[in-house]
Amino acid sequence: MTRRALPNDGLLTRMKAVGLRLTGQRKIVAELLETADEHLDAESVYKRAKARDGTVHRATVYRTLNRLKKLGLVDELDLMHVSGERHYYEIRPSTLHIHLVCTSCKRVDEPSEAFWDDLKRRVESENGFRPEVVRIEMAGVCAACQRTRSRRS
Amino acid sequence: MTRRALPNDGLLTRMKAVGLRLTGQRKIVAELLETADEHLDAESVYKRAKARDGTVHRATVYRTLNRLKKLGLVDELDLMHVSGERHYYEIRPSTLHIHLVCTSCKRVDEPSEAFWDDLKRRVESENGFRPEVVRIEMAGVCAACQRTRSRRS
DNA sequence: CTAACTGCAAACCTTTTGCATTGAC
DNA sequence: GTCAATGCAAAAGGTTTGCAGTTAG
Repeated sequence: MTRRALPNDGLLTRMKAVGLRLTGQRKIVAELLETADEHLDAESVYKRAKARDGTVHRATVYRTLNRLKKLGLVDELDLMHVSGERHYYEIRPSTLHIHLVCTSCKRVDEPSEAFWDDLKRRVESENGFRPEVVRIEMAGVCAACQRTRSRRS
Repeated sequence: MTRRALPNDGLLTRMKAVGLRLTGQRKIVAELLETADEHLDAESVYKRAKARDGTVHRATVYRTLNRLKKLGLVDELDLMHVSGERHYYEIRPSTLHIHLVCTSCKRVDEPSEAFWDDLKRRVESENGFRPEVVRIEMAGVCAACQRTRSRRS
């Protein structure tokens, strides 16, 4: 469930840019999403936010996440339900999400986006489809777990 | 929301193969999934099943779908929540799901799997990741809607 | 015959909503 | 000052579960 940190250019700034009021609660949620060391579901965001400011209400967190999602600043992922039915929220770094979810250690890796160009060209020419948001999720076995397994056998 | 029909080699047979009891209710659910003209969420499966046999209970449908999901015979998709928060169930044709979801007409297209080979080779060599189940979802504008839009403007 | 499965109803968990109050701009 | 956002509590979904009765193998 751990994830690599992603470079990010100010969610708060973008929130302000689209006209959202920067309340204390929203600042907390935004910072949590920006600095998260793993993918967070709504409940986790709520718990962490509440730990910082006891008055933050669950409904506010849900409303904020929905707001951000509708504005396209954040995306909702399910990571193929590899570890439960929860939905996770992630700042939209671009319009592309690529996740490699290890079914063994539950680690989530986000590989380079290099191969995306090929794929895009292909979908556009072969299917006439113009992709806007793309999600690629693969469940499988990561390099580390493959080594562990072969060592064991 | 419409989808192309996919060739399929007997969900019931595979259910039997893994040792599931073929009850009347499960036969109905299996046939619904096999012949569905669109992606079905749990509630839709339930409603359709109930229409065929009034005694089918919602809990049974949920249990069956979960069972099939855990056995890997069926996959759960959210189609990027383009048309709601529902989760859809689809027979696993292989281990690969590619969906192009049109944000305009909500149509879901399933393109050829040709480009998957490149992607797979890449993830394996560059990330050392061995993919087992793959889901590629793209939200965007389909060819037809692009034409409609340009005609309008 | 027996373990697996079902129907039923209640519980559970997550998310949303109406309303009065608060606070950002 | 005004309108958006919040807290609260209640409702609304959607899904799961314990139990007693039924049925496929």
